[in-house]
Amino acid sequence: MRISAKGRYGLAAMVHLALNYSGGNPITIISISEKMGISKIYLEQVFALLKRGGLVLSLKGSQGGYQLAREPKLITAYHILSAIETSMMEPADKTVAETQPQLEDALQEMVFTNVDKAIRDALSSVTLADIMQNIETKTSEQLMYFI
Amino acid sequence: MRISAKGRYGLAAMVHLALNYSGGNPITIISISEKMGISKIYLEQVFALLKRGGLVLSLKGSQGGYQLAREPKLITAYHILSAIETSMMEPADKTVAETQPQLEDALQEMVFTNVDKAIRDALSSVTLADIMQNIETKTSEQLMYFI
DNA sequence: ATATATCATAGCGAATTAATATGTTTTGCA
DNA sequence: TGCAAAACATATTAATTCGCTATGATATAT
Repeated sequence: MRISAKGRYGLAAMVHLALNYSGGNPITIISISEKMGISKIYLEQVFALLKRGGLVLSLKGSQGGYQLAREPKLITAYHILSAIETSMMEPADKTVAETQPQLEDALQEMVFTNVDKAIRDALSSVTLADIMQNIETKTSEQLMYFI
Repeated sequence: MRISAKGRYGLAAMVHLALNYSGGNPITIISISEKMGISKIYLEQVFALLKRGGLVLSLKGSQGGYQLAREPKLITAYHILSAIETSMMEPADKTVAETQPQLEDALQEMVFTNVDKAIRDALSSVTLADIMQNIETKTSEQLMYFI
């Protein structure tokens, strides 16, 4: 699957929020954009999608920012990417050979819906909590290296 | 995963060749393009990719055409789509947050490589023989309906 | 009030994709 | 032997998507 820049930024940004989830106070877009080294204006668009998808809460105005809408273990990579990506799954109405509905249906059943399900399952099995844990493991390994 | 028009045409065209595999004689692009109701010129480009991928044999000149390079049960949807699609899998070098290599690595490990493997497995599990069988089942069911 | 933030929408340039166009070779066959 | 039918090759155009920028409006803590 081709994951767009928006999708990758969204995943990374959500991990940032997750790492601050226990803190309770909102995180600003600009702080995340600086940490990630990408444009603030572009990240705003990503967060608009995340909000529309119900994955983050926002507080406007001074001292405002974003936080996760629920705990990290209840947010999967599938939730995030399907809120952001326009065409993660194959549109069911795409036609291959209109004149041969049987061939059309066979490909739909055996290829397109199967691969979509595989993607959905793979992405649904990874939560923000899992990713956080992976990062924490790496970090502690890195500390060990210095000792 | 987004499957391109070329990819869908390629799958359908390969099924056509598979349905004629036992016949032994080559099938022309124009006959397939007419059956599928799409441009002959466009299909030619698809077949160029299929040939480059070693999936079909070609015979030039009058009475020429294409045939499968091996039996239908040895050709999978993965073979076909990876011969055609330019970016089916996520390029490993795409950067998310250069400044945070641990986050970068965690996403790569837990999301990108996982979903790529899921796609590869799903597509590899479907052969042209499987698709043919599905179509034949549909056809016989349709016949039953008329009796 | 004002600074700081989210929020909304429009626009643009580059890249990709879908499809045409125009030929050139190769080969069976009348 | 020449003609028709096919693959093969490459260039071009049109449409769409993508990555990103620009501009401004709205809300809110201090």
